[in-house]
Parts: sequence; structure tokens; C-alpha cells
Amino acid sequence: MTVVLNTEEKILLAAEEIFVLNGYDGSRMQAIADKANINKAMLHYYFRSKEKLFERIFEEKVLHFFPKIEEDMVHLNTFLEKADLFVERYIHLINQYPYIPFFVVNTINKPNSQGFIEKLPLSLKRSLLASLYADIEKGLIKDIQPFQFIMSLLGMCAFPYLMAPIFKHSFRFNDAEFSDLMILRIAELKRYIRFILLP
Amino acid sequence: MTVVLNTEEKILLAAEEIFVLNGYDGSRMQAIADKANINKAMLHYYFRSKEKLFERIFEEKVLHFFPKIEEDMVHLNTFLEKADLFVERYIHLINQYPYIPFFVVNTINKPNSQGFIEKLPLSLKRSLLASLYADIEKGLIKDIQPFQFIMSLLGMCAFPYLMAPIFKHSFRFNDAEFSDLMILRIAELKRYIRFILLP
DNA sequence: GTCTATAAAAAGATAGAC
DNA sequence: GTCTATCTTTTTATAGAC
Repeated sequence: MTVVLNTEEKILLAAEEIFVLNGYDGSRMQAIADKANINKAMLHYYFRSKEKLFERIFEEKVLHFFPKIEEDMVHLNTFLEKADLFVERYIHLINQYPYIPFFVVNTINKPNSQGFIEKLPLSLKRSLLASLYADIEKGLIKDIQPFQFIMSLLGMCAFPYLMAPIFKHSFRFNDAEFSDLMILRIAELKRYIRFILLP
Repeated sequence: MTVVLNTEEKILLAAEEIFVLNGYDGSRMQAIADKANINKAMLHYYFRSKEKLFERIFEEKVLHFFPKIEEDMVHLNTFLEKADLFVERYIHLINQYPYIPFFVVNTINKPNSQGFIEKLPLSLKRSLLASLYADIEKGLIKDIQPFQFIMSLLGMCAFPYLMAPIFKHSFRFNDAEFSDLMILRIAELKRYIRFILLP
């Protein structure tokens, strides 16, 4: 099945790749045009400016990923079930797009990132947090600090992708080996979560 | 005590601040010159090029931080003691320079980052890993995956700093409050480590 | 809508006077 | 060593023909 892309779609696809890999500052409009097989003038015709094109990409990527992770989570009862699903979904999804964590970190840590930060959906974090509070209340899990635990959970899932270039270099992993390692990591993290949370 | 800085020192101090905050691509030689209260020509007189100046800053920062964390760790016997010390040292140190994790992540994830990755000292990671293997062997700690655990340990310490803009925004923390939260995190992480590792 | 050509501005780097 | 002025290149953005 060959999909025929119109110019706008070609630009968006090319811009995504360039921006996600290089960040806003490191990306060149010329590079996007080359990858899309069109000329620079088209970029401005469709999106006016580099800034506007970037904003469009950021929104699309973010709004694409977060809901996918959250999907169906509301139907689960315990925090442990939700945490399990989060780990599975997150790692499987990011394994397909391993540059996303860096893209987000890169974007929100720049000066004047306020606008981008406000676009990030917070429902996932809030619902995990609420569920964690509730289960502590019920005595289902140990009396740990909910906010600190959520930061740990996110960090254990996302941090390896941010450090991937180091890990790959120092342990001689190629992309596939690193990806496999992250899949194995799912089961390991589920164990850690239980060790920490279960009374 | 007022320290009088010569031109080279003024440049290095200014370059550090600009590069650490904005990354290589986001930094401007003019901005460094302005902050150092000199003109652009001086930058090239002392360091030839932007690239060379950046390399100098990266090396200095990295070689400054890693050894500080590792100091005295070799004298500790068990992995648990080393992990405790790591968490304490890392969070206290990064609390003083909270932009360092982003600076490193930003630098190693760019295309052509190979040169910078090779400059990173690996002794810390290797010695933690070796110690972890040894203590599992001795039955002092559970049979977990050493590499996966080390990634988790690093992630639990460093990730919050990378996500700080989001956390600050969504929970209305100011810098001081976030810093305090990280100090409290030390004790919490030590608990998690024990839950995971101790039989 | 798409292209070529070009403007306009920014940014890294250097020449040369002092 | 330090400065001003300038060069060169890069990069974003636009004008105008088709």
C-alpha cells in the first residue's frame, strides 16, 4: 500500500524528523525542505515561519503520545494495575519513537519554554497520583511519598532513553540490542514497583 | 572577598552560563561576549572558535562533577553503602548546579556527539556495577538485574531535574521549593533502594 | 501551488589599528 | 591584549514569474 502524500503532509513528516532529532535550534529549514523534496519557499507558504512549524510538530507529537499511554487506564481499579500498564505502554511506545523523550526534555528546558509546557496534558500524572493516594489510604500499599514515587516511576521508564547514547557506547549496544533491553526492563520494573509498594 | 578575573576567566565563566543554559546550538558568541563584558573578537583570540570554546566548557564541567561524586566511594564495602552515598552526593551537588543534567543530555543526544561521549568518565558506573554483582553473588541483596538497577538508580536521581520545568509549572513550585523537595527525596530513595535490594 | 531568485538579518570569524 | 570595523557564510523569509 503506497500512500500518496500532498505537500503539507510531506512537510510535516520531514519537519517531524528534523525537529525531533535536532531540536529547534539545531534544525534548519533547508534540511526540512530537502527531506521533503520541495523548496524552502513552500515551507513558508504553508506554515509562515520556522517557529509556527515547530509548534505544530510539538503539539502533534505530544497530543499523539500521551493519550495513547493513558487509554483504558481509567478502567483499572488499583494503582498497581495502572502502574503496570503505564510501564508496558510507555516502553513499547517509546521503543518505536525513541527520540521523543529527548525531544520533550530539549523543548521544555529551553528559555521561553512556558508556552510548550502549558500544552502538555497533565491528566495522566494527576490520575496516577490520585490513584496512588487512594490506595495508600486503603492500606493496599506502603506509606510512601506519592509525588516522589511518581517521579521515580517516570524516571525509571524514560531516563534510559535519554542516556541511550552513553549506554550504547560504553556497553557496545546497537539500536536493536538497546531496544530489546528495554523490553526486558518492563518485567524488571514491575518487580521493583512491587518491592517498593507492597506491604 | 572580591576576586579579580582576567579576560580568559571572564570568558570561561560567561561561556559556561550561556552554553549550559542554551546548549551549543542555542548559544550565541555575542551573548557570551556581552555577559563577559568584552567583545566577540576576544572570544576568538582566546579560543579560536565556538566549537573549541564549547569543548573546553564541556570537559571542565564533566571532569569537575563526576570525580566529586565518586570521591571516597571506593572505601565503602557494600553496594548499599555506595548507593546511599551516590544518592546523597548526586542530589546535593546537582541542587547547586541543576542545569547540568540537561546540559549533558542535550550534548550527548545531538548528531556527532561521539567525541563528547568518549570524554565521559565511566569509572563510576563500572565500579557501582561491579560492586552490585559482587553483593548479589554473596547473597547480600536480591537477585535483580544489575544493569537495569543501575539505570533505575541514575534515573531516579537525575530525571526530576530534567522534568523540573514541568513539575514546577504543574505544582506551582518555585526554585527553592523544588530544591527542598529534592533534598527530601534523598531519604525516600534510600528507602526504595532497600525495598528493592534487601532480601 | 510551485518554483527561482533575492532580500534581510544574524552569526561566526578575521584584519588591522592602537 | 583589546578594540572597531568588516568580511563571509549561513539562515530565515519574501517577491514575483509561471
